[in-house]
Amino acid sequence: MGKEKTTRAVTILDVAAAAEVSKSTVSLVLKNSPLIPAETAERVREAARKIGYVYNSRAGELRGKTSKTIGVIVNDLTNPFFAEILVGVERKLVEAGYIVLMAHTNEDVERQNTVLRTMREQGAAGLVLCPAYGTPKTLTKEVESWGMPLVVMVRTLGPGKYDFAGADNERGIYAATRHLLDAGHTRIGFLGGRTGVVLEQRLKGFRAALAERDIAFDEDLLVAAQPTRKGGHETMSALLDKKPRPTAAVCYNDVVAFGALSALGERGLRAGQDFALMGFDNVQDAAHSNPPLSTIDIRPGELGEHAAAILLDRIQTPARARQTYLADPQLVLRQSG
Amino acid sequence: MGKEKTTRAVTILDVAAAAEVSKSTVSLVLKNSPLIPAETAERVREAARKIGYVYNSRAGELRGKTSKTIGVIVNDLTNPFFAEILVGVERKLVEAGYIVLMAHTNEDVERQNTVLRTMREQGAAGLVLCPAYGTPKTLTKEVESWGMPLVVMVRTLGPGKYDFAGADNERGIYAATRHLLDAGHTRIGFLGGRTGVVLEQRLKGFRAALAERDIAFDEDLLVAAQPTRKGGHETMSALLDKKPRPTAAVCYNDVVAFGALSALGERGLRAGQDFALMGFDNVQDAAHSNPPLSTIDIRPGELGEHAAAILLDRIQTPARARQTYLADPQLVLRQSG
DNA sequence: CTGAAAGCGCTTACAG
DNA sequence: CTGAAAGCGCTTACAG
Repeated sequence: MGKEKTTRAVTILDVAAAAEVSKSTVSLVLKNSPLIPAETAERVREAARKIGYVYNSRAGELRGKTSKTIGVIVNDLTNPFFAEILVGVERKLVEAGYIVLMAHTNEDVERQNTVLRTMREQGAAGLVLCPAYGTPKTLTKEVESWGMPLVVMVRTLGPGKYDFAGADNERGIYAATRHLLDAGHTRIGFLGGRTGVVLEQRLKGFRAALAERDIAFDEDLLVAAQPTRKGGHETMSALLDKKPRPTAAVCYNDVVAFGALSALGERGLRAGQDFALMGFDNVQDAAHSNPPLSTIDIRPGELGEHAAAILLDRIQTPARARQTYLADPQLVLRQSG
Repeated sequence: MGKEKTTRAVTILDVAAAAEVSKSTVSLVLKNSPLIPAETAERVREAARKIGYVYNSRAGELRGKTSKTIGVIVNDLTNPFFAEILVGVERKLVEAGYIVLMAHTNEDVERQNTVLRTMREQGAAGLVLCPAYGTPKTLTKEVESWGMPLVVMVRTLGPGKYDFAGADNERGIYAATRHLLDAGHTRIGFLGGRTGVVLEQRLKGFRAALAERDIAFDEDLLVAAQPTRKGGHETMSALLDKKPRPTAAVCYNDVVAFGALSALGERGLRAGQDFALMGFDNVQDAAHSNPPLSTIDIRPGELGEHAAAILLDRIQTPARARQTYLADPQLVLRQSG
């Protein structure tokens, strides 16, 4: 109904007038305060409905110095791993009554700084950040100095004290490599990844498994590339040209593995019979790739939920001890290796 | 520096005192008003920096009745198509100085209503919505009655007057089908999709292409399922059991096609040689699937950017005529068909 | 070019 | 149980 002029908004004052109470009473009703008798509350609610009142959270939050928005910053939504994480974070946050201010950095530190500032100005109640490559380790301290709760996701940011949610990368890749080793492979490639702590951790697991079996680590079988399908394709193509040809590979992540599957197919090879391939992450797609991918399950969605839960905890209890969630990597065997 | 008590925030009043000007001057400087001489402005900025001032957009926006946040609501980030769209929307919006309030509905209309309300209360300047299945057609009118600019994405919401960004589904699938027909296929399946306008439009294109070649539409070759990899796997498996066995299929979208590729591989069949398969969307993954997918390119990222651009237009010029962006579908041939 | 004043829409003690 | 009052941090005419 009502062709309203854009000028004047309907406020609690109008509701108060309509319900014949004071505006404080209206405010109390809106917060379901037990101070207000049910009858009065109902009358107020009815009046609000009738005149088309909508709560203005900005005003409320400004006055109350609270905030129901949380910034979440991711770097590569094009990788289903991060998309699944984001979904997990968002779900948990919305359940808790928050709303997410989301930004995509595309691995650009500049852009990350921009959105970080914007979110601060917007008065976000906290931040969930998967730092872009090249983020200075000092960022956690800086955000802390803002008085803003922060949980870092997936990529650690040095040894400082901050909340973190990620995966046990070393142990995960160790398990994947170990699986390949147990199957009798000895010339095993490592595909994809170019930089960052996560790569270091995964490589460490790779080397550890090899060392345990007294297999020399062959630099030549470590082929670096962007952690994308394209990178996976390139690295697998390169790997297949090595002599003698490796018989297996562990990939930096699932997306790299998908690209590798493509390169294999291109040469008429099929993972699982002609070559053994392991991914990492267990994104949903892994169950239906061609062939289905054997991988390390770190449950990305859950990871996101944990990150959100940690942040929520910190917001409620600022003094609480630092929390860390490390997804326990599980080997899931499908057909690729 | 400065161990600040959480209690009192640094405001423009403090900046004003530090720079020895009035608070209006500070406000003007912050907006880069030409009214303020460069020297004064510099002094103010310096003071702000020194005392660690950070702008409070909520206060500013409340007072100025403006907003720099835009709600974007998507339904399935697990599908790279939507992830790529979101990235496009976000990029465009951030470039324009906005920040995105993001929500994931997971095709749940209830949840969509919740976030819609929250975004309204948060005072979003506008909305980009990819409606969940089952969204009432009246939603566009309702949002309009809120005075909130809205652009609907991907799935139309009836014939009403609203801004829209999507793709020419009918023409796209027509082209895909046509391609298969030209290659000599006559028993062609249609895989995946269960409900919604997009499916209707795509099916229409499918039938049109068939009709043009006087090929009877065979209900039996239309196999419905969720538009997911899993759905693709199921439907392709089912299709391969039909007698006589179809030789080609067009999929509801790429994700379905990926699942179909998996099912094909499972039976020792390879798309492109043993079976011709067409996707739809051309998500990035399509270039490196196994084998690379022939598909219809509707440039998801661009679609998102257009949606954002339309919204920005509408915000600037509320009275402007309704705009529609329909991605022009391009056939891209890779190896699957 | 700069200052004093009013006000955005709400919340929160504080009286009564 | 309800009302009057102050104030969150900013912006915007309006004087001067």
